[in-house]
Amino acid sequence: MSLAHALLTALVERSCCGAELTDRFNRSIGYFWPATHQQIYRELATLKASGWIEPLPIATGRGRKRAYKASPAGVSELKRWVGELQPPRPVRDELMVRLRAAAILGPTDLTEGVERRLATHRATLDHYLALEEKDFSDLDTTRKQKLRHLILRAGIESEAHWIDFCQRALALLDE
Amino acid sequence: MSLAHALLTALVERSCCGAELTDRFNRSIGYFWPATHQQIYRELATLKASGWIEPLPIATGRGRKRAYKASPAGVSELKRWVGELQPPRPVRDELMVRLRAAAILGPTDLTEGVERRLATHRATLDHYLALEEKDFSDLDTTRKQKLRHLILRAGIESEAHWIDFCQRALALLDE
DNA sequence: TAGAGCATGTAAATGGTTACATGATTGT
DNA sequence: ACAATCATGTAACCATTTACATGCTCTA
Repeated sequence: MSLAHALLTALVERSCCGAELTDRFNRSIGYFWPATHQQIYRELATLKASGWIEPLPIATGRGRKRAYKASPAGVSELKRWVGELQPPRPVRDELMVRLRAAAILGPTDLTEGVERRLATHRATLDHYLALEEKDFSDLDTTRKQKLRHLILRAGIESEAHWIDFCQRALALLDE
Repeated sequence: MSLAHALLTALVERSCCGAELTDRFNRSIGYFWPATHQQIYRELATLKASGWIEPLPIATGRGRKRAYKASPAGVSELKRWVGELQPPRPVRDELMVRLRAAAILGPTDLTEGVERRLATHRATLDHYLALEEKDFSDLDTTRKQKLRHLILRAGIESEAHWIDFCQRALALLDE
């Protein structure tokens, strides 16, 4: 239930409505756990039914902003969940499946696909580096700041790794 | 439809029945696209309905081995699919969601979770390194061998990266 | 010939994706 | 008062996970 808890975290940070939440989400933790507005509205309804979030008394009805805040029960639940032990979810990477097929089949058209993927990794890396430049420095002071920087570093290093990998794959496919 | 094409690749490599396929799968490309036997049997039925695989004439009925081979149509389909351009599937990493919650909530119990994850990454890395030792050398000769080694290297480097990351996370959480 | 384990399956639940629908607000 | 856009949804679909069911084969 990562999506539920990611949303709960966002609402602990600051109360807001679904649309704003979607927006904030897709600019922060959404890099590691993306979600569309449909998923988010569905999850908000579930969270509310669980009593983990509460609507702020503003307005109701379709088309009207409905803001929510995390309830005390929601905060406890989030603390519990953070400490929960769970096996990591399995990796699933389509590029590896294609590369393996290319290994078995012999010469194929995979090059352009890898080039595209290389380009998206480069774009994502640039984006992350810009975020790092803007929000962090070498001397993060608070624990919160350090942890948030670490999360972004995970993204940066992972993108860098995939860029390197794609380049090696291209070299091999070109042979 | 990565699963379908991963299975198709395995059946191009060698014909076999569902159970053996499950086994082979989980020792090779399954590291990058895991699947249970339930998924595999369902997908075999779909692949057969599409005409991309054909049953070998041995036996039928529940409990009896049913071996399949890739059909010519299946091979063409696989070639087409390898060249297909598709956006990479989004990253989803629960650990990042937990770390972010830990950043927002303040001190929490996340340490043990990260330690466990570190341990599984170390175990996986050891396993991959053993596979590398057994199946590959620095001087892979064929294109097929080079590509298969590259795929394994992706796993090795990715695991090494996450080990490093978990260690840095632990250092931060311990402060 | 009974039991262990292999091989093939069914069913329900979960979660994510895609397409579409509708009410409210804002700017012209 | 109309169009554009914002905000909130509904519905159908697809893939994955988990739990369970059943037939077959081999060996003690």
